Amino acid sequence: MPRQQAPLSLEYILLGFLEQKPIHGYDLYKQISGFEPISLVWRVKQSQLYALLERLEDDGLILSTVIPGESHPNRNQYHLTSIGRQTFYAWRNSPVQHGRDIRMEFLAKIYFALLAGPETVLDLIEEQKAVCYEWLSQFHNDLMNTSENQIYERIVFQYRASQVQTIIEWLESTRKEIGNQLRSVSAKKQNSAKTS
Amino acid sequence: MPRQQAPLSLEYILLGFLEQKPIHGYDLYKQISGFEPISLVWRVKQSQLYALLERLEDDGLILSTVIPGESHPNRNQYHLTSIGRQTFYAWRNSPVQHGRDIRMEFLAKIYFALLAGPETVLDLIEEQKAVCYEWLSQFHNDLMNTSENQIYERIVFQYRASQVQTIIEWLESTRKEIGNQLRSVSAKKQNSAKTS
DNA sequence: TTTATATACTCATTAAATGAATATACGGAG
DNA sequence: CTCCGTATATTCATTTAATGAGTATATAAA
Repeated sequence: MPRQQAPLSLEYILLGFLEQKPIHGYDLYKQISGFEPISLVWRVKQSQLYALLERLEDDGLILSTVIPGESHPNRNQYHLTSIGRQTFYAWRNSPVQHGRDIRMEFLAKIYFALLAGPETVLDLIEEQKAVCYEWLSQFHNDLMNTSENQIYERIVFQYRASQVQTIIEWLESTRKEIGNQLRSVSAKKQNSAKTS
Repeated sequence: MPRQQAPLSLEYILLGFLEQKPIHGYDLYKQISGFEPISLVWRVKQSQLYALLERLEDDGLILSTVIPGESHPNRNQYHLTSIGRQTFYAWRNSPVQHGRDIRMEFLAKIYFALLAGPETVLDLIEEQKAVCYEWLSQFHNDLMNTSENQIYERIVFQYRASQVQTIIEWLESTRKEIGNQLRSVSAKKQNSAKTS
């Protein structure tokens, strides 16, 4: 059998943009590869984007409507199905299960969680932190089961433990910053409510 | 044009094993996926391994000799060419240029550097640390050029800076441990030289 | 009028990854 | 002594993904 179908992950980013409003491939490409800061963590070629859209449609997560062009070529406008919407929310609200997926996939989740509001981000961060603590104790466990003379193994496990430890600290500091903003915004609201 | 040929990286691991002694695919697979701790950072399927060997041969880095089987099936024994050997040493002794390559590729380099001896590891670590400091100042720069209200950008850059910072600390602590071992070994040598 | 650029997508080609298949020898059970 | 599973050693067909280039129309500019 062939290269196994990777269990999606970055296609969800497309769902995330479609969740905001229906859009066609060309505009979606301009948005993603242009001004949107998601381009800090994910870059896609135009032809790849069209292929991904097709796959999402095959999976029933999005649907296309042809918009005939008068002053422009025909457009293939995509919008989420209700399954697509549920699938996206489930993805956005759940932590990643491997350290290697923090770099792109988790940062992408954060991107959309921020759009959804501070509470969504805070929930996501808490859940991810819990998973990270599991990783951390696993790596500490690995280290304990490694003898002094297994130099390479120790180096690898120390690397992993230190990276996860840092991710946890970063999550915590991000949580605090978001929390502070939340409080300062609500304080301002209170303030303007009083003075008005 | 097609998916571009990735500029090698983990194929070098195969070169590293061939550098130790000529070997055929089946034994190589058993070694890599079995007892060798390199399996902590890289796993390969048997069929993939054969494909990689073929590619390395096409690239002129290894050569195969058919060893006819009397008490076993025919073997395709591979050995390094002199270009292959040079290519491997150059790879092993040079740092990686992207943070995402620390996790597997740099750890693989460390594996072979350890086999070559403590001095090789120490050199590699120093070079990698220098590169990491460049990354770090780049990320700090990114952060400085990001305004307070670009929340997402700040989160991403803080993540990256913290990860690199931790890699530097891990490199430093690894360097110390290797250095200590070197000194304790040479101390023992001196000691046994005295007492003998 | 020609020419370049923006719009919007489609396609052919290639690389990589994988499970399964192939083929031979060997050791032990019945 | 034969049958059958396991170890040895490699090859193959299939699928998916990724990419540069190609197509086609409209609009703006020279």
